[in-house]
Amino acid sequence: MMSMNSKQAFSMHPMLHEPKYAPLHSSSEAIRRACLQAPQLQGNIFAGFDETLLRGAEALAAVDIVSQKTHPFKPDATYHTMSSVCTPTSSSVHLHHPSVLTTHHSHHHPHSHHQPSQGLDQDLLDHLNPALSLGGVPDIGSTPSHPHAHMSAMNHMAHHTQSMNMSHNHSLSGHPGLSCSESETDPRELESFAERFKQRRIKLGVTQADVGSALANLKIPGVGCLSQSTICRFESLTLSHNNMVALKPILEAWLEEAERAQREKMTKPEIFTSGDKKRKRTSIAAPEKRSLEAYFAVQPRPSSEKIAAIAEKLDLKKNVVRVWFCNQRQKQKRMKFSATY
DNA sequence: ATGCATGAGGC
DNA sequence: CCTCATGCATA
Repeated sequence: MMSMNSKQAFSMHPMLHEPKYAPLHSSSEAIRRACLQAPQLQGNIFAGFDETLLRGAEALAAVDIVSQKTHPFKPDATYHTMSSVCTPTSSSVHLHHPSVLTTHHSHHHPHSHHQPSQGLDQDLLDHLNPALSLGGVPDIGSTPSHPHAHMSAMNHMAHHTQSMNMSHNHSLSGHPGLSCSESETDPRELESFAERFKQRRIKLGVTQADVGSALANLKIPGVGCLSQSTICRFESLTLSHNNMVALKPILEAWLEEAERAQREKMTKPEIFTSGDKKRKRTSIAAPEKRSLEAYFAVQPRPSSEKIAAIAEKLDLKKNVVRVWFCNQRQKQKRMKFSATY
């Protein structure tokens, strides 16, 4: 019943996780993150200011557009334009559970920030209150009573990054001093691979969902299928750097296998031509979202108490707010605009 | 394509 | 309670 998940971490480097600002981090990701956010700033700001900043946050919330620009993660959709790629689960073949290929390297623990001023909430909360009137938060019945077990096989793909990549290596980075693993984790290489991957996938006439479920057929130890979401995110580079690095060899393996299979098909032309309860997604209304963004700009890691206060003011469930902040933080760490280069 | 959610694993 | 990798549901 319970998934005894063994989502182990197959870390590529012994310690690729960066304690954010700790002196330990030597990973590129750490650097990337460091660039993205100005951590200590938050603390200081918090400690010192009050009215001023609050007004600022409020203003941001009010303006909305501005706050959105704060972190331009996604250029925002152009969805339907590529319907071919987004085919709705054409292959409903969900072989098995979401296996994991976690790149979970033991990591850092970030919560060492302080959340000084509490008074600020009050102000912000009060000011943002009006947003509530629009209250679009109808059903937040997100009670996680959901049987969704992730079982993952343990495997150490960690080293694939090096070992199995040798075969089809791609040291295009021409960098003299760049070792294999380095070129492998090079954001530019990941980006170009993602692009090539997408093109070749489309050429094969396969959807993202197809790729996801087909991965299970590769029989790679510990690798099961993946969702359309994940494939999509890989192609659009909206995954964490580590996640990208971990998935690359797998998708690369699939791609080669798929192309090989197709070639085979070509060669022999004649032969047979042949192959509960639903989770409800909570929707946070625009006004509330703007308020949340304003808070986030000031304090990305609100304490439990603050979350509760915010939740109350916005008339949202506390858990919804908490998860929102978690997701927001994750967004900040994604690849796309992370300038490691 | 992306928003909100789950769950393992780490402190 | 957080981070991370992922996924379902949905625009």
